[in-house]
Amino acid sequence: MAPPKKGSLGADPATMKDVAEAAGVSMKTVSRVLNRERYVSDETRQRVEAAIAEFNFHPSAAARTLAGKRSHQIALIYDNHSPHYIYQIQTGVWTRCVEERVRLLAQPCDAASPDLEAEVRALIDQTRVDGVVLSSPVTDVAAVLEELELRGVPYVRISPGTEHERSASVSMDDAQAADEMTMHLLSLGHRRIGFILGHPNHAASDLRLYGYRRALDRAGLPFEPKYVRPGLFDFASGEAAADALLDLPNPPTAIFASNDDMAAGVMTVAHRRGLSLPRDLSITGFDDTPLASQLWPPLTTVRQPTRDLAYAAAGLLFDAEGEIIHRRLPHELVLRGSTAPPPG
Amino acid sequence: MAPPKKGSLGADPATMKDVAEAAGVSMKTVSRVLNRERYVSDETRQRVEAAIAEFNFHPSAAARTLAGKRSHQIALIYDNHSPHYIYQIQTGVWTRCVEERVRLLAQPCDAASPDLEAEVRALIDQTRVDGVVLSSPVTDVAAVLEELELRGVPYVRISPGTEHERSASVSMDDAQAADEMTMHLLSLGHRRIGFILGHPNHAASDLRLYGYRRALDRAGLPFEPKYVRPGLFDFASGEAAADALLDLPNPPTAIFASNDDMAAGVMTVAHRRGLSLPRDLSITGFDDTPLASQLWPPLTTVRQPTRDLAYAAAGLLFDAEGEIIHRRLPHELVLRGSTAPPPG
DNA sequence: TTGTATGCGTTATCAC
DNA sequence: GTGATAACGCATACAA
Repeated sequence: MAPPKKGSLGADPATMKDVAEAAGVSMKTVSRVLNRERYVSDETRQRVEAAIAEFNFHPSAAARTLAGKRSHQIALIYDNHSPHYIYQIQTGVWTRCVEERVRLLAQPCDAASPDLEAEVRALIDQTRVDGVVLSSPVTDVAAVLEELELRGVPYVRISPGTEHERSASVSMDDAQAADEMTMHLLSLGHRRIGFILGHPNHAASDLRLYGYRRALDRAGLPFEPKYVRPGLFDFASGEAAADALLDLPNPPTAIFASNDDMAAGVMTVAHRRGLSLPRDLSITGFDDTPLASQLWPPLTTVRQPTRDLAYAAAGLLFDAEGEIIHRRLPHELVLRGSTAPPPG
Repeated sequence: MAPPKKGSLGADPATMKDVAEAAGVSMKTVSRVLNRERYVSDETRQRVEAAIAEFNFHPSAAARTLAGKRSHQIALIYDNHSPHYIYQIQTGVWTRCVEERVRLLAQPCDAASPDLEAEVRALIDQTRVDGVVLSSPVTDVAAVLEELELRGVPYVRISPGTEHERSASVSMDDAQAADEMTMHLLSLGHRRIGFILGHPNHAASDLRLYGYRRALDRAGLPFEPKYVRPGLFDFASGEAAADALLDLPNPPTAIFASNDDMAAGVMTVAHRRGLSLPRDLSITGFDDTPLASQLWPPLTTVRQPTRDLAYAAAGLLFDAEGEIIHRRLPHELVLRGSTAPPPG
């Protein structure tokens, strides 16, 4: 019985050698076609491409990595917090990787772990990734940045909170977005605006608070710490903060939560207290979680360009050639039913 | 100037050869220690481990893949639908991979794409993954299963909807869960129970409907098609279905949505219509989205063991050695504030 | 329990 | 434009 044909049922996959022989060229030429190098005549290229298709040939990633300078892989390192955020980030980066014919290694981690630096190093040494995309809050772990620089691995940060000049990065203007949202509430007539902070280890949390204060300042209103409550970007902390704010002697007429999981918590507390929305209370957030934005009344939010940020970040890795470029992408205020002028 | 020390700043990573020389053994022995093979004396092992630590040595994945029979990588193939579902699945599989010291290649895809089979084949040929975990609905794409079998790649399916005997799999009992939930509503006294179907390309959708019908049958109640509405597992389809159900001449006193994004849509419609929950309407779902479950009133849901399923699936890949094993994991009914006896 | 020789399937280097 | 040959860093098979 003849051995099974290469590349067909039950056989080992075809190798470059098979393709080269079939096309009547050397392996190097096949390699050239595969890697889209110059100096291949059109006619040769077509013969090779036909042979590749015929054998259904897919080059071994391992062999390419071992022999070459590139691994055709990049890694996305992220901490586990909001599934939606991660989903957007993964999707954005992945989309760009497909365009670039590069594989994506998803690397969840704990940004607070003391071993993180070692994990990153193991990742680099084992896989020889061509680059790394860091998402917040891993963007601000100095030991990780150091390790990447030491090993000479190009990296891009998404929404870094510190040392902005240290690497290429993409971001949105959190302060400006919070400023605009606060302005929106002010323009409706609100004068007591509650603010719920984001998770303390996310740089965006500070920026959003800053934007809130800046808008108040510009409007000539005093900043009152009692209207600012801590939060953790989750539903429960939104509930707790809302209860605290609404229990104040002179409660706010609007609450601005730093993300919309927390804003959903605020809405829930409002329902529980029998408040009519948005007549009795205006609520706004940032859209980490599309579901929350759809609730009744639809939440007024800052639409974050998370997916686009991730796509752009991967793009910088491929295009920027080590140049330190910063890209800022636009956000969008989505004004919906959850805000209205203050009562009375 | 002396060349930088191997394994230190700015240098190439150390190789097995460096480690072997430092430990005074052959490369083969280092390899044995790395792969936890037997027949290494304790003393030798310790010397080697010390050298590995000293050089901070991490073996090249590419070289291991090329030389060996294993790639120490598995792939997770999933279609992009619910971020939460994907998150749970990824986390579960990833946790098991870490235990097994294996890398995870996350492979999003479009289950409806005609090229899917080719993508899977390219993945296999290029990466030589040691195994594949399929999550619904890719579990039911026959061409993909065929390709995996042809190439001899072990695979495990999470919640497959078809050909259950074809491969190892893990699942929960969707029909039983829906049955129990329907029973809960029946036991509260409901006799007109609306049902919102899941996405038609998910096998669980049929099973949940089946469970609903089975419970009605057992209770001696007729199945009335007008109380069953289509859905797509998202908020908007839940809203639409709720509106249709509540517009019926004899509207249901309870609505059972096939997931809780849709249940959140139902809640929103109820609020919009001025219904008091759960007095005027009882609502239940399946917890695809933790946020929805937290809404006020807290949603009564089936807690799905998604993460555990994923963990178990990866486990089968590593432990089952090709045996076709089916594992069924328990669900849990979480009874909360969104249900009550029917009005009147 | 340990070591030696060979090859995995590509890319890099240099020659033509 | 194209080809020959030597790496790449490890696991395998077999020998000791």
